Amino acid sequence: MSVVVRFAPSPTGYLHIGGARTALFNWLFARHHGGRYLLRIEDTDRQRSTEQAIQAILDGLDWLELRADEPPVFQSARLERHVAAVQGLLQAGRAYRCWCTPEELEEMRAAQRAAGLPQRYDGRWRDRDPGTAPSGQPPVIRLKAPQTGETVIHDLVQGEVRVANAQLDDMVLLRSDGTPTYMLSVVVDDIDMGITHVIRGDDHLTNAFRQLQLYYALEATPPAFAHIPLIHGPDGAKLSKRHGALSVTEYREMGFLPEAMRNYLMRLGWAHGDQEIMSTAQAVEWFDITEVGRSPSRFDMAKLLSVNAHWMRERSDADLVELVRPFLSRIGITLEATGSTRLTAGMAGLKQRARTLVELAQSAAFYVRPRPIPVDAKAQAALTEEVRAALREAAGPLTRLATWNEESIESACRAHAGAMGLPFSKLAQGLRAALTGSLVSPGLFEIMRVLGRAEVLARIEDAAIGRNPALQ
RNA sequence: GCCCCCAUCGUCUAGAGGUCAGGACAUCGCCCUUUCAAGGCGGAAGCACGGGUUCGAUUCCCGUUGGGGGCACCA
Repeated sequence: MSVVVRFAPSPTGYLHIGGARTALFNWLFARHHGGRYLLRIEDTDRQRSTEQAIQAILDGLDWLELRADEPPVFQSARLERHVAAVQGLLQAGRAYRCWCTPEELEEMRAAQRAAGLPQRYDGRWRDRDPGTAPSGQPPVIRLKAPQTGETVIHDLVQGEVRVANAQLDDMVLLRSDGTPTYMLSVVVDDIDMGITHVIRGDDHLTNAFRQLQLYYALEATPPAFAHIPLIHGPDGAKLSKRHGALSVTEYREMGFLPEAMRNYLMRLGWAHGDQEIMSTAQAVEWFDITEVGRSPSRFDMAKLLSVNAHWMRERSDADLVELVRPFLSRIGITLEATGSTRLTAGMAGLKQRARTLVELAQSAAFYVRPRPIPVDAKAQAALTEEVRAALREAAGPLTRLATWNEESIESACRAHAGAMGLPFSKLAQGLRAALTGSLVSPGLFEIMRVLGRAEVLARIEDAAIGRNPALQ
């Protein structure tokens, strides 16, 4: 039997980290088994579902490169099918009409609460004569669920989980307004889509019991279930807005790479021995849903940053130049031909110093900014009169260099420091300040090679005569 | 309240009835060094608690505690 899985978000908000990992596990599972990975938008709650949310989810999946193998199924479009399934259950005697009003149900629950009993529908219309129904009031339709025995799930992650049927009540399948409930829709859709494995957050674990009963009532073969633990915030509480950015597209804006995001997410709850860094291809090869752990994990930004730093270094220099472009333009820098060339040449030194594309853009800016470049306070402070004097005198030896490479530049600079009676480190920091406007940068001689002699001499002169504007 | 799930360094995790309980991130120190990184080397840091089972449990069982999830005419 070939594997068919689905990711089924409800479009009531953006795609968050937890949903993204659920999608990733579904995707990995499908790829590993050579199966299909589908997307179903559970938009039956028209009140809360929005077009923007659908788009946000699609964008998020797109960015993470977890696109579905087929066009998405919209649950709202399948309403007739859902209603028909309920009618079938009614005719088969596996469902019944219930005329309880919301007030009546609330009363019942209040009484149960007061008596310390579990709050469940007591099945009062289960065997009652429909002839006694109040007129002019539309009923809901409930599943005639088994009242004895137990329902057992053989979950791929949670193992065997069982619950007494007495704990479960007769759930509503069709509301009094004639619309199907989530429980019903999910099951009917999963059956119709031929879903073989339902992989989702373990907040659905207790739902699975009721859904299983529905599969039996519909005489359908239930899928295998795999309920994966949720992701919590750093404080151990459920992930929420106060934990900061949650939408996956916000991580894109923070300069994370999709392969890094996938790598980080797949390691939450799943491990392949000691392997921390895994390419997506390796993960596809190794992924095994039954190896997923059962305990929840916390989201850790520091680890994400570290994983991202790794995958940035794996990217080619040319790739990174394109990736950083929008982040540069965000800080007001447009990348022209000269800038591109410099960035490509200097990327090797830049990329091992940045953990995100945002950081990369910040550290790359000096290569691209037009003269005179801004100089921050600390760099200003390094440009003492003594250092400036040495910078003024540096033009000569640098101009006389026959070849402009890191080796020749280095020996010229060291010789110059000696000639000026200045510790090399002081001259180096002065040059760094003059060339980058900062005291933190890639290697000095790499910078000089990349900038080229003319630009280097010009920037040195700017600094020597104090032409650079202060930064901020 | 009822039902279900979970529990190894701060975090993500590996692990097996007998291991010096391993790795990664973070953290601390040293090396490298023109700054910052990267890299290398090293340190500190963990089996929640109480009972069993067993020659021996962190590992298996039960309980406690703590966390999480679910108990709708939401999804």
